[in-house]
Amino acid sequence: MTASSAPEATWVVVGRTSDGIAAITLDAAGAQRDRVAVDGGFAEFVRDMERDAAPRWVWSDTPTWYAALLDAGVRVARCHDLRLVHAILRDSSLVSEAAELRAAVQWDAGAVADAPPEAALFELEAPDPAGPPDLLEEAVAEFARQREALAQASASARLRLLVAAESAGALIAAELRAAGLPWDVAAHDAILTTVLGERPPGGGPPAHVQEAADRVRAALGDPVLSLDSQPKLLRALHRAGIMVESTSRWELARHDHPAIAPLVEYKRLARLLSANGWAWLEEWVRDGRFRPVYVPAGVVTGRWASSGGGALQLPRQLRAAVRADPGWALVVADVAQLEPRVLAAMAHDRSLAQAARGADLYAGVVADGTVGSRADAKVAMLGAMYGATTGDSGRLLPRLRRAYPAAMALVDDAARVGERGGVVTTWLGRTSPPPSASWMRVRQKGAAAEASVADESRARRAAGDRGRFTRNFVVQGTAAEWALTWLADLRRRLAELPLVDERDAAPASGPVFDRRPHLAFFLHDEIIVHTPLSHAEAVAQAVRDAAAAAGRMLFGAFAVDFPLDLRIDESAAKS
DNA sequence: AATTCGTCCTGC
DNA sequence: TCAGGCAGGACGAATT
Repeated sequence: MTASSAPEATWVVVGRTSDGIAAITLDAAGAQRDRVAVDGGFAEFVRDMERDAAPRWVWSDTPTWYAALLDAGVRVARCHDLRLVHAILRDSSLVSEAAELRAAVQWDAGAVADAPPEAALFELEAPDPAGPPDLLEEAVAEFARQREALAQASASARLRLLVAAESAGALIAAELRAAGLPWDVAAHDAILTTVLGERPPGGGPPAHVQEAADRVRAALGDPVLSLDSQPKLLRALHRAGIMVESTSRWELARHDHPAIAPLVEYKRLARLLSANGWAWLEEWVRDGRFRPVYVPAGVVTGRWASSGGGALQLPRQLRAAVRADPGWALVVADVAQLEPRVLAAMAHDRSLAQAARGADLYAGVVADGTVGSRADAKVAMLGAMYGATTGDSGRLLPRLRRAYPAAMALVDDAARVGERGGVVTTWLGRTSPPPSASWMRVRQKGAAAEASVADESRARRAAGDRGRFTRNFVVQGTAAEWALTWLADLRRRLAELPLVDERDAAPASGPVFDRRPHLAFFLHDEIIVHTPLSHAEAVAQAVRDAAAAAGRMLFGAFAVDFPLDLRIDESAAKS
């Protein structure tokens, strides 16, 4: 790499060749400027390029390329993830001229988790066991197809924002895994012991679990009943005269019997033990860090999924185990009522935006006279976004339609399109998948002249289901775009904060993260930043600024508040 | 014996 | 949990 070519290195495509890894440098227009073999270490190459030219790295799949860089202590500012972007452009209704891109089915490979290598053994039956192509020439060709599709797209500014945010999210997901969430094992253990009781030395259930089980068995008059088998438990309940159809908590709660309370208690304890008990702690927390695998766009709406450790379902009960390192703090922030705020913005609904002024949108819905209580406001708004038709929520919808006609028209239209078999698109251009072949068959059968009552009912049911899906897709998907933009902008701001002094730095999360604030957790509308104490206030401001910036980047001048619940948790212990 | 299915519960 | 969207994980039961 010559020094003179560096300033023109707007994009650097990396990939494998027959001789090893090589890189092709493109200028802003996409013209090829340079091609170099990466003779030495890939990490050193990237570190030098990043310092000299700060290009946007173009690669097949972020976990494949970035995990090793992070291990070597190298971060990059920007990338273009060909696999994730391919999936967006392939399906987006904003992209019309993309026959070549859609024909490049080798890029349709599913998500490749940055799991340990042995995970590949389980993918032998997948169409492309190696994941997306990592050959340099393939990457260059796909990148050209994607640039062309973007250039041709309508609303291409939005689509470009989505592409950039999606790729930034891929970097963040890899960094979140590398950094991990600070987890206090002793605090977790104390919670378990308090709630579940002491573990008997010889094995067996913890004390409180055993006690609850014994009380259930006594009340049901069956001293050897297995409470963990749903069919057996159901039969025992019936024998005791408790005529439930399931053993779920909400149904049990309707009956009055001495076995109910201890059974509900048993289920609560058994759940904690099996999902997040000592075995979980042993398996998922290493060196004081919980490191789940995040899967950007793992959900069809664009939300992230996770795999391993149940990162997206951490019970509130265990939040107390999330603790900053000594000398560090956690900045914890979530957006209040993200989805209805996003709906107000994308529909340009001035009344709903007015109700969204301030910290509590539901209070605003009460204040403007739409409904009488905060609880009604919440259930009505959720029903509007999820497609409720009956009950309290369904009954309140006409009032929402009168008060917020633009917002309700947006979700009602999305539902109608889905019911008819159409696709819907988020604010930035992510498009829902088309209906499945089986859905089409059910619908055709129901519409046929000789359709039975059952056929018609099944078709109606399928149409309604899909309408609720597309109704929710536009809101959930756009909310995910807002959150992704928030994350990406926050990451950029955090990178601009100065490193802390060596003397302040704790042995935190490895060489990349030990001296600066870094993201540690993300869950749909919540982020946690782990930061040296000295930077906590600056981080909190960066989190707020990024939220405001995300609103502007997506929705421009149409102002909707995105207020945060934000707190700074300092470490309890000081070393 | 291994894999898939169904139930239940956690999160947003 | 009266209803209505998107998920993952554990476990036992059913299936192959």
